[in-house]
Amino acid sequence: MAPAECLVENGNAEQRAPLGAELSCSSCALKYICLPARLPACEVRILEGAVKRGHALAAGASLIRAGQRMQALYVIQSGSTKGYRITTQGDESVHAFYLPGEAVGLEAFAEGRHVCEVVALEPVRYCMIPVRRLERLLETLPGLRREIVRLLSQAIEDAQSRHAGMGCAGARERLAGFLVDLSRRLERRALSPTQFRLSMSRRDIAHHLGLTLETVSRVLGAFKREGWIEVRLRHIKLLQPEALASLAGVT
Amino acid sequence: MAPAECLVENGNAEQRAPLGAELSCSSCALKYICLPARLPACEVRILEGAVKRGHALAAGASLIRAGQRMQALYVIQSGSTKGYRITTQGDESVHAFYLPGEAVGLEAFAEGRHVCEVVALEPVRYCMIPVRRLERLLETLPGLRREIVRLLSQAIEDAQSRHAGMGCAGARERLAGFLVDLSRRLERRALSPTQFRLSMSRRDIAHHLGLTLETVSRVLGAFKREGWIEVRLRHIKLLQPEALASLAGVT
DNA sequence: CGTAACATTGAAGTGGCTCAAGGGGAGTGG
DNA sequence: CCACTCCCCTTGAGCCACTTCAATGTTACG
Repeated sequence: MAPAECLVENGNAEQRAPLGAELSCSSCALKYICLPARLPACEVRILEGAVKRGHALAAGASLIRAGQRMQALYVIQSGSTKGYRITTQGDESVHAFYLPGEAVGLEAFAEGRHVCEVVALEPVRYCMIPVRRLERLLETLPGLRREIVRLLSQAIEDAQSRHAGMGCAGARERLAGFLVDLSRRLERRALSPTQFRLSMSRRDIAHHLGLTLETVSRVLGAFKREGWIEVRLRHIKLLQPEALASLAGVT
Repeated sequence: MAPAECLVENGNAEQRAPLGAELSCSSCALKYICLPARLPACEVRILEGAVKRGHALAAGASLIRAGQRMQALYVIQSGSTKGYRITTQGDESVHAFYLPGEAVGLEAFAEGRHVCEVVALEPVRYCMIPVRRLERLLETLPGLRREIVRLLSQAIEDAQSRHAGMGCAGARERLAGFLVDLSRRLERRALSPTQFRLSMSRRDIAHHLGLTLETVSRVLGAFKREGWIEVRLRHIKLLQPEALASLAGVT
């Protein structure tokens, strides 16, 4: 029999039966990272009733398609995704990689419609909160209100600092920044900040940083030769994170 | 006696007495563009009570400084500003130019503290809504709630599309995109979309697009030679907006 | 085992950067 | 009103980092 992920390989964000691992946000491994982390306990209990858990996506399947009406706010539970749009020249511009606990699709509130694509880079599980339901909850839950505003605002700030990084920095600086950022986000999730698997291809990284995949490959090779990292395909180990951080200009 | 603007030349966003031009949002020239545009009349009336109008800023003066606590949401009433941060290499990365009716400082909700600088590019008048007051209004006004979320979400989308533009496009494409974007935003404000004054320097444009000021100057020169625009210093006239739009990859 | 996607590496080309010099405008003070 | 100055803008020449093009190696997966 085919594994569960194959059922959704057609690229649609199909709804699946709950896997039974987490029955509530309170029992979820991400409770200190995810949306409920900054919410008062009473609001978490109410929010839980609106969350649809246990959806799954195979590697390469779409979570969000451009043009689609916004139906829900998605939160990655495991695995990772990339968000991108197709430029007029036909190549994709990757604006973000989403890790467990991160909200996806925040930019769709503006028009009620998604403008970018989001696809799974590996098998993904995710939760969703229907927008209608979310908007109704915002009426009564002040903590959730603050938290959503905080998330949105944070996304703006992140986008701005990425803009700053693309402005002047060279390929080495950009790649160092990318690795350090990824490392720190993994650390916050209690994963090793120095040794991890890159779920995205060199091409994805390149399109995220405004470079070509060859340059990404070369710079990674250079970092390796200099003893800053170990790389073998998707597996990476940061040997001198401080060197990378100082190159990226992060404290 | 010194003109009024000189009173605030020290760079602080000092509060000034209302100029008396607009006593309410309903009588403001920006009412169809600004925040109240999408608000029900009843909410506009309530919001008006919270808005502090008629503040002024001289060219070059700061509206927001990095590190400052977020005190209010600012909305430009006349003039224009630039928002930027100083990179670790010491040069500034300009993430946005703000026109009348646009909200400034949305990224500060995340930490309650501003992370970027905003300075006036020319004499500016602006309104402010104190955050405490705004948060209290969000409790009771569903329309305002939706509108703030919309603004935040829109800012994310804008930032993402700017990211896409910086990724692969060359200097000509970026500059064309910049001019077309500016033109359209001016048009929405009932100003000429084909003939306007650039309130920002070549250096500011360069830092916004991730180029050098020499390149900006050269590309503008090239557009002029090709008969696409007329430029003389800060004054610009778009002769073939369609050519620019198609180069920028905008419909 | 074969195929296709991914990754590495090399060599040549080029777009934008750097460095440098010169021309204006706008504002200031005499 | 003029002279002075500072900053902004323009233009040129050379260079470098990244891209482009191309070939080869590697891994995963049916």
